[in-house]
Amino acid sequence: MSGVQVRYRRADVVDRAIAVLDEHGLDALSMRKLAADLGVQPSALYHHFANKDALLAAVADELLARGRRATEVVTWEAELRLACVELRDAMLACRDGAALVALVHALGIGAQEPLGRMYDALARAGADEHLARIGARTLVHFVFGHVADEQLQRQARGDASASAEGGDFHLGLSLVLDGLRQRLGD
Amino acid sequence: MSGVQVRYRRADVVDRAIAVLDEHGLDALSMRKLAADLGVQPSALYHHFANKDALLAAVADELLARGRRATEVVTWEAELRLACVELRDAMLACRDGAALVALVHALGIGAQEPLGRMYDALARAGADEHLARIGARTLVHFVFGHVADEQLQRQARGDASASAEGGDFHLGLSLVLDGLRQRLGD
DNA sequence: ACCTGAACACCGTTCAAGT
DNA sequence: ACCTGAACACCGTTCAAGT
Repeated sequence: MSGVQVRYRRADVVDRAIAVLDEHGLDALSMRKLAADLGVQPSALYHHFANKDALLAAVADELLARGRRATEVVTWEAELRLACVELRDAMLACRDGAALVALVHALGIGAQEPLGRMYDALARAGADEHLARIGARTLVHFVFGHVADEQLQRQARGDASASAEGGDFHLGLSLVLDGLRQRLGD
Repeated sequence: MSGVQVRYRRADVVDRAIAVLDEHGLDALSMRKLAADLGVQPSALYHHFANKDALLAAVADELLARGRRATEVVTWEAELRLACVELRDAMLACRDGAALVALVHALGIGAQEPLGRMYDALARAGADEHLARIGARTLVHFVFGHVADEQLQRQARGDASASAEGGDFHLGLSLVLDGLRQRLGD
């Protein structure tokens, strides 16, 4: 009757998936629930994504892209710090965001954009290929692991304040950055 | 007729779960498949474990316990190195071992024994409570993240050799340990 | 290009009941 | 103490067909 038919593009589905994630959590992000939320059959989603992994990867990538900020930076260390803080903020911006990003990384799907950014910063700082690769990996592992823990403990407590953990994050980050500085001799 | 009735204790179920994991991978470690492998109804498993999470946590803990080695060590750094290498070896000892241990950690279940060991080593090294806590967390995040990546890439390649990655692991580990040494002033 | 409808082969979990 | 049998409420995915 008066209903306009709703048809979605890939990006619309990703947007709605993020809304479902934020409102109901990662457990609720099933193909069937997402389809129901869109008012569509589950099978319709397979027009946009090959499978659930592809959907999750797209959602994680979009979450990280939304957290991207302009970067005008002087030292390699400030740039790496900023990249890590940005990554953390993007993961914390949405309920279960850290768990989702960590999951997508654990499955080996998703864009690896943060890794590339940190690799480049280290290469510009004078690190050889090996140090840049391992340094970037170590930083990314630290951020994923630390922030996933953080969000988990925050949920266990029921609150959502970043207050005290900001300091923990920066201390852990400094441990790795100090190790890097020692090897870059700068 | 000639069949002896098979009845299992909790530890038997965990042992079999590790065998299933090693032979068929994490995807195959469902309550129903494990039950079928044991020749038992799925519901029988709920006599031994409250739910699947509890089973996974028990499997991860057993995997790590099996990797435990005698520790006779002089410096705090050598002790931390050994703890990390031991953790890595335990995760790599079994197909999808890294993915399982990382998953259990991500779910916030499981024994946290490696974390405690590293915390103690740092405390003995003279770290205050904050540094010991964050240092231990950072090391554990590094190991889980790095080794999960390692096993993933190894599976993607189809081989199972640790050859080159050992060096990558030790370089990443050294980055964190150097940062810690700088703060312990030793 | 985007979706429906129906089916297939699975899941985790509960619970009354058996030995 | 350990297990059966049956059920419930879900999953992801495929595929022919519709517009």
